[in-house]
Amino acid sequence: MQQRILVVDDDPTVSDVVARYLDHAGYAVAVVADGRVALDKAVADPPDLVVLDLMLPGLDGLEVFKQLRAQAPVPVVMLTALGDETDRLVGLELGADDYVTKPFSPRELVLRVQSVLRRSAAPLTAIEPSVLRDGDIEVDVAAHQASRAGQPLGLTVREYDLLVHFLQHPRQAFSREQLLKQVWGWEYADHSTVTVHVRRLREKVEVDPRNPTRVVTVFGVGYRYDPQGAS
Amino acid sequence: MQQRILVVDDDPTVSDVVARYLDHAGYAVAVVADGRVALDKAVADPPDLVVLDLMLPGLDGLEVFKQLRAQAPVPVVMLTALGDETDRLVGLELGADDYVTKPFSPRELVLRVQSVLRRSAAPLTAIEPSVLRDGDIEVDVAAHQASRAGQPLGLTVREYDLLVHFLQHPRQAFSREQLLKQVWGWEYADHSTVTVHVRRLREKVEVDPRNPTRVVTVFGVGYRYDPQGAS
DNA sequence: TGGCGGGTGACAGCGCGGTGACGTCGGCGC
DNA sequence: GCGCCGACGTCACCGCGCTGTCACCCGCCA
Repeated sequence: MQQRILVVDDDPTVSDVVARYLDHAGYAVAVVADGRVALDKAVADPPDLVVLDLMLPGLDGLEVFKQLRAQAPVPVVMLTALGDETDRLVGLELGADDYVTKPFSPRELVLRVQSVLRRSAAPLTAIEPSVLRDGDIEVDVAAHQASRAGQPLGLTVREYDLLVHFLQHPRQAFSREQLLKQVWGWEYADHSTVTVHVRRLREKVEVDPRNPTRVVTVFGVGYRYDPQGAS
Repeated sequence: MQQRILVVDDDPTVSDVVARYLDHAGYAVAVVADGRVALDKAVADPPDLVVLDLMLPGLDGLEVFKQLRAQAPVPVVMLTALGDETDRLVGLELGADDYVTKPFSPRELVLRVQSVLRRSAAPLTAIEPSVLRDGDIEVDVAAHQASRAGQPLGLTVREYDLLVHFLQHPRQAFSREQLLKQVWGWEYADHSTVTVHVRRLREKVEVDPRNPTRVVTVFGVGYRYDPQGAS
């Protein structure tokens, strides 16, 4: 689907070039010379992005920007004069997504517009399918953090590794030897090490640590993870 | 390292002045009067930037530009006659990085050259947005400045690089090795280097440096940036 | 009820990260 | 050229949390 861009600039020699480049880049472009008209238009039918020249006749560009943001969370790329540091800073402070200083190359403007749109399209999760989940428990592998109902459980490294191993092999019973080998990477060691760490993991993961429902004991064998969620 | 600029202009009174100013600005300057020679030279040994007069005898300036771009992705600043709108637009259309209209002040040309080189020096800024934001913290990549609530934090180069890397990869845990490789560009080095710089960054970025909420420690692993802003 | 395997609480060692400080280097002004 | 100063990398030290181990207790199963 074609994305729509509103260009607000009173100088035709600028807006013409900008419009042509953005059009050539595959966007649907509308050009407005007046701040008030821009506001009406943007509120009535919000575009995907606004390119806003801060040097406007009549209504101040910053004022337009403020009112624009007050009405709709549309991304804004500002056009500012080279030396006008204060305008730029105020604009950034108010939450502009990017700016281009005049004189600018139209190519650069297009690149900035593209990158802002790309970024606002994917707000948070950039490239993270790396989340293990069971019920209200989540493990973000990239962040190396486990949480329940959004609240971080303060897991240590060993506890974290254990939990990840369990989540990756649900409903499978492991002996202590297997866990030592697969989680610790050890060949031979005291079995109680596993016991204790399982206990500590339960303290943080189980609703009632005395009656575990997730990390359950298989008597005479070892441990098994029973998923709770309807995953 | 000195950057090299190729000036293509057939008018000695222009090219002399341009060459002198660019030389004075610290660039290694070569001057060529003929379009074909310029092409050969640029292809054989690509400079860091080309200043190209569109008014050339023999081979048309735009033609030179097209062939230049076809052979190498070298940045180009165009010199155009004042009234010649079409040439300028076509040049921009083809992807010139900036232009200066004659008559021009040599100082302005130098500024344009510098800004274009600065832009192309950091390829990331061309793609990534020039403004990174998290809560009240803003990083203006183009200006190479980080600030909180409009107040510049006096970050050093390393601290700045670290912060930018964190902002570009939020909620992702990095080991010290990874940070050394990705921020410092080193293969092997003392881990404490990272530790100390993280501390110094915290001193300037965190509200309470003793209890970091942004740059958090992942015990036994490394560090992670947790965004604060509800933006 | 006895035996055994697992759970529990506690503890000491230590590895990890935080902290303050120092030497060096490069830039800048004098 | 000299001296000052800030940035940077390194180091020693310290405190703390993680960890492995053990003794003891509990509960499950014959």
